[in-house]
Amino acid sequence: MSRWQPNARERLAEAALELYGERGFEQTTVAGIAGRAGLTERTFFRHYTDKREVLFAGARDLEELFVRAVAGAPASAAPIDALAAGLEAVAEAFAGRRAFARRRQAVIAANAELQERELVKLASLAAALAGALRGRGVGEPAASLTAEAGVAVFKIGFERWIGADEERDMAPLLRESLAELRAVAAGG
Amino acid sequence: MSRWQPNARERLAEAALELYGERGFEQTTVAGIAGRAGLTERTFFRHYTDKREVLFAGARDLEELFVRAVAGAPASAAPIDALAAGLEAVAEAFAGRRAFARRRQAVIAANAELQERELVKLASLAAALAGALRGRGVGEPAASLTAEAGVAVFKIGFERWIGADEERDMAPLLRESLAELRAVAAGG
DNA sequence: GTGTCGATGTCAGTCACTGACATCGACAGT
DNA sequence: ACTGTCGATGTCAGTGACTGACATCGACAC
Repeated sequence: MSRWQPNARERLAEAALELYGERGFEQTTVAGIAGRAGLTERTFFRHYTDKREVLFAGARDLEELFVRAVAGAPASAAPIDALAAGLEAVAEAFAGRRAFARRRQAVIAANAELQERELVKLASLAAALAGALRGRGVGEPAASLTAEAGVAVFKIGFERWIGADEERDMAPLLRESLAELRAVAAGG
Repeated sequence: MSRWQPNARERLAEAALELYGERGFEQTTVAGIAGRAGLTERTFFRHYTDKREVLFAGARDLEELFVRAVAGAPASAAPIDALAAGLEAVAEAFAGRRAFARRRQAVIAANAELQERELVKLASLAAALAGALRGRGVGEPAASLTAEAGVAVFKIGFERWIGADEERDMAPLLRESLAELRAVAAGG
């Protein structure tokens, strides 16, 4: 039998989300998070580089998934269609996680430092998408513009999904947002 | 005669820029900045909310200037032309400050935390510009898209200005960047 | 001459984050 | 079974960003 309870990392993330939600981000101490997870403060910092990052660990997975789907789209697909493929993959990954996403987004919305970190993650996502598009042979500035647009579509679709009825899936919301972008770009 | 030397705020900003440049942002302590300015750490935090903000105090002025110029453009001007008026005002405000801007940008480029803060300031600028455009009667999402585009143009033009010969003025560089954006948007 | 005010100083405290070193089950090799 | 390594965690002692409470003392108004 193991010396430690398993899933320390996940326990820390859950404890952090709970406490940030109950008391707010600033009123929560890292020692408090670690305590609730049955660990010490030092161990928290072995799993997460700082107090904010515990909410953004999933961003790396999302980025990889999104990028892989864009890169793996048929070679014949136009940039915007490769982007659409990425958005489909993202929607799939969020299936069944709306309650969690809502809790997390409410916490972020309540604190400026967390919003700051979210901007960084979105910028990182845009850069990664632009790289994937360039890897498909898309030139600049089209790659970067498409990537930025993709992030914008994701943001808007995500917000709508968070606010939607329990029944709405994310995929159609992302498709609608992408369609709106196309309309605007076409001079709507 | 006054009890204190004047311009405490400016002395702190200059001392911070010097030290961030000499030793790097992380290797610099707030006590060190305050000491070089002939003040105490506590006084630093009365003038700037945190160690990063001392480099971004000018961002508020820039935002106000930009917004005022956009809002004050002729009512007949199209959104993109109001934006162009704002860019002209910005270029004027930077005249003669390239050496300072270079020093500052080099410091920011060397540290991730400072880049994070810069993203926040640019997001704030975009939001303010979108508000100014809506005040001109521009609807959504055109206002937000125009504002985001304006920030992008500013960023690119600013980078080119930083890297340009001493003789290049900022205004023509911003005009060129805006022209490129128009070309891309037109389907170039 | 007196009183208020504002910018600064002083001091004590909290907490995010780090480095160095100790602990002890798991597991591999023998 | 015996032993040595390893990896996740704990322990402890810092450093430094940031805050609250209170003191100081020129300037300025009355």
